[in-house]
Amino acid sequence: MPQQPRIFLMINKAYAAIARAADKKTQQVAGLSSTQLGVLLFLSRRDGQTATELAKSLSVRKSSLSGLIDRMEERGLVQRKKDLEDRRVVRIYLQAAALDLLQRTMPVVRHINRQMLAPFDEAEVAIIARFLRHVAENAETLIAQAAPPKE
Amino acid sequence: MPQQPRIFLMINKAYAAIARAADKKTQQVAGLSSTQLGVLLFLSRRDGQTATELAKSLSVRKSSLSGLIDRMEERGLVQRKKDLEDRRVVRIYLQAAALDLLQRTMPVVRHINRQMLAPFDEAEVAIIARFLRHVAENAETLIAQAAPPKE
DNA sequence: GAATATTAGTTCGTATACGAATTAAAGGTG
DNA sequence: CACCTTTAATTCGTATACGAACTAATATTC
Repeated sequence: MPQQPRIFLMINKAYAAIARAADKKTQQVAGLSSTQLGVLLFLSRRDGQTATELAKSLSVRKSSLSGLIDRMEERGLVQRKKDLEDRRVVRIYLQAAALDLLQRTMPVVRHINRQMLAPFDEAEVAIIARFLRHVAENAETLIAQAAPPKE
Repeated sequence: MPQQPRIFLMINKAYAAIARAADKKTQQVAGLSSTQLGVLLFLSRRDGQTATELAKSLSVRKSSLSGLIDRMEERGLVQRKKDLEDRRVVRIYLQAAALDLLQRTMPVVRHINRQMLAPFDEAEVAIIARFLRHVAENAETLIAQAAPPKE
């Protein structure tokens, strides 16, 4: 991929930088991985989400979420409860310990999100957002269909 | 992170989508993870890079690269050789089996990179690239310094 | 309403990833 | 040239991540 912008690589680099820095920060501030903080943030918007919903929000497979919730449950951050109406469904609820962490970390999260876009004006942010959505929504199709173009 | 664009989340979603789709594709086409393909692509531009150089290119820590190269060496895709001038340094070289895979996968990689940016014109691509570079270069500083803004 | 299919979650084996600690080899510095 | 620091890579323990296989419960279909 020599000549054109190697966009995959650029996304990878940006993601790696942000994920590592965020993990270090959440580890220091709250003793959490950034994914664990993500769980708390999503639950703070709507408590008692199902595993399927949470996995989708976090862009993670359900099989990955299982262990994540296990560890968070051990630490008393969240709690699983069986849904009463559909007994297959497990709902996940915030615990007291998590509320404290959320109080402490949410301002940091907001600040970082703001700073990340600080050098860009409104029109530019719109383009960036459109690009990220395009990739998120179409990556699967684009890549699955890809075959050596000519020949 | 409710009101403003939750940029971290959007990058995360885009990255997850692209990484998963790419991994599936490289698995099918070449039996490789996308990171392993990355190793081959970087070596194809310059063979015999050191572990430190490769890790940096791939946005991965050296400790992560070790196992990666172990597995690729077992499969005969690459080979480690000690540098003669500085005996601490290990250089990594492509093997014959890798050349074949590269032939097969490089057109696919190019095609995907092109498609990912297809809906955007030149000016827009420039903004997107600037944003990704900004994040990659400044994530660490921005996040490390972040503290609850007021209060 | 019994047989079949679908859906929700978990478990399992493996591949990544990290940081911290370790080893080995260079590079200063006095 | 002995000591201290720096650099390159690996190893170790742990946390994620995945897909595939599994279990349990609900839906569908005939």
